[in-house]
Amino acid sequence: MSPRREHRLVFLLTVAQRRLQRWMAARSPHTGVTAAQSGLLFVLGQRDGVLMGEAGAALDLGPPGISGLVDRMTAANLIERRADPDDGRAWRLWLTPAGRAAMAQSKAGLADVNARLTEGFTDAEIDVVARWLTTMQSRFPKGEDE
Amino acid sequence: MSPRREHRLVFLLTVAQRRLQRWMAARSPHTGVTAAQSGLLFVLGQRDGVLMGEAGAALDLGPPGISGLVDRMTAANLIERRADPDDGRAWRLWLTPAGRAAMAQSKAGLADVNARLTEGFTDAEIDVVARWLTTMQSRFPKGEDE
DNA sequence: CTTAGATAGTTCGCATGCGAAATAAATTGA
DNA sequence: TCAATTTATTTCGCATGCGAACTATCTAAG
Repeated sequence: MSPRREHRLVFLLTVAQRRLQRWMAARSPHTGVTAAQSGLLFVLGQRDGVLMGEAGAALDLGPPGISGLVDRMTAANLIERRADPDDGRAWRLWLTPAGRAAMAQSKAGLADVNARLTEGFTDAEIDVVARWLTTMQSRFPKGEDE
Repeated sequence: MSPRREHRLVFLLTVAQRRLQRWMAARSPHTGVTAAQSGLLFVLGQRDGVLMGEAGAALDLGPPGISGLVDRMTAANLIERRADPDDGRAWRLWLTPAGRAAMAQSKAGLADVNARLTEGFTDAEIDVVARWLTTMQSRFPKGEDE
């Protein structure tokens, strides 16, 4: 229970995420699809035509976060913004054919990442990790807090 | 062992890190010290006068990463760059008095974060998490790899 | 001694994503 | 109906950090 070890947890978490992100970006130099982008592709793969805000919520991104992500992916011709017919403020996001193809590739890439993420750990251990990561969302909430 | 769960690990890791970073930044609005900055403060607290490259290695940052971090922290008057007397290419980093104070505050902040990071988990569970995070560094290496 | 390489940092352009403020459209209330 | 508020998204300035290319210095080899 040395405090040293917990300090290290903060650091380890940061580094692990950075490594993963770099890795995923490096694995798709052709398509140029990054980790964040494949997240949105994934969301659209399951719910094509979601509102930007819904996509943001699914990815835990605030308005500026999605807005920028959508900008870049639109520029890359992976997705399309189409006005919501019922709400003049809102936009719905749709996969382009290229986006649909990129999504399929992304899924394949994720399979490899998945293997690396769990290799050498038992299901029970992975459950602990998943629980720890999940719990962090309530421990470090977005809004205000004591 | 549903693939769904592992997909979620990637996402959970990303979100957890983002939440933690946001949280730490929000907790020091006064000093403006961020998570990354407190990392460097910490390194200098233990080894004042390190080379930039050494600091980068300690924080798992590449040359551009430290260079920028040092720029911002120098501008914030937290650290100083001083030429290495023996090597005209190299710079050594030193805490300013303000930096030393900020480091002390950072440590206090980390105590709170530590508590939140481990609350509700046994030592054995935290060990699993730490091992998983550590292992990721070899699973997703920086350089080239198959 | 001089040149070829290695090494330490910097710079550039980029992706990511935040907080705060702005814009615009929808909704609610008097 | 029409102002006040809420909601969806954008924009701005910022911090973080990468890869690639550059600069400057140091080291090694002939």
